[in-house]
Amino acid sequence: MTTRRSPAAAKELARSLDAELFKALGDPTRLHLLTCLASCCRPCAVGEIAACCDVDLSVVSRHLAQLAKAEVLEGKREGKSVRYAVLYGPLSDALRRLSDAIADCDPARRGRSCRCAGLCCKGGAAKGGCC
Amino acid sequence: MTTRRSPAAAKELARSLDAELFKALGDPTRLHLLTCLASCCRPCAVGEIAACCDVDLSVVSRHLAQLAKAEVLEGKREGKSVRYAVLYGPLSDALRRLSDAIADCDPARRGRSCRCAGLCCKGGAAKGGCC
DNA sequence: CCAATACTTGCACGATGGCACAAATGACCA
DNA sequence: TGGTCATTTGTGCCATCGTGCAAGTATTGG
Repeated sequence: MTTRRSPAAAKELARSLDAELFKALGDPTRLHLLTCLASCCRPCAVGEIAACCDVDLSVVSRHLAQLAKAEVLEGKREGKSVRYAVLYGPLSDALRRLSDAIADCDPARRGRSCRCAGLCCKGGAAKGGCC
Repeated sequence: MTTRRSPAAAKELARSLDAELFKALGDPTRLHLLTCLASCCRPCAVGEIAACCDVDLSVVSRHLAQLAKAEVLEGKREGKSVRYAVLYGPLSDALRRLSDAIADCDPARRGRSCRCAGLCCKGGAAKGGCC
């Protein structure tokens, strides 16, 4: 069915946009921890990861927990230590889906599904029309 | 040159990780504004966009400016009004690059460039070795 | 020039976030 | 069972953020 309303693309975009994920990635220290861990080819203990930045170990622990909660990392206890690993696959896939969802919303790319060129937009973004 | 150290993938990842972008996307209200605008097939004025959420117009104005600063949106004055549009291409591309960079860091996928399996990692993530 | 419309900026306030330090917990070993 | 190592959790401090309201600025039309 070829409707003029906002297509599935917009809904898929809304689904893909996870504020918690972005919030987790929105801190320089956390990004640094993530790159540290990603440049490593194995899961690392909290203490090891903490050694790559200046903040307190307790802070690193909290940052890692937050990244794990956002499903960027995965933590697993191994004896006395807890090893964190990057969830490469899920993270990469989530971002890929988001990238695709944004591209799919681009009128320039999905011209066939929306040619309104603003003509169908009578009430602005709020009214729930195509626009 | 086949080195055992952290390959270009990690550096590319660090380059792709932009805290400002994530910070801009890390707020539910801003995400809502973004999806509102994305479900529209044309640039929208601030007032129009503001109609799709409950916060004050001034707040929306600030949010849109922040998204524009993060290069998620682009604002252009047209007469009395300012129209904001999603920068679909750049945003999609940035996320795509990031997705790829993460996938490239995955030891499981780039097995050829890093088979250390932890054996080369003597000092943890901090020492700047492969790990 | 003045008024109206559309938006931005200044300001104050409460909420949240990042941080260090200290104390508590969990796991292992003698 | 104590003691030690590794990590988490409690607490307080300061900075930043999101918000509403009020005032300011930009653009257009009379």
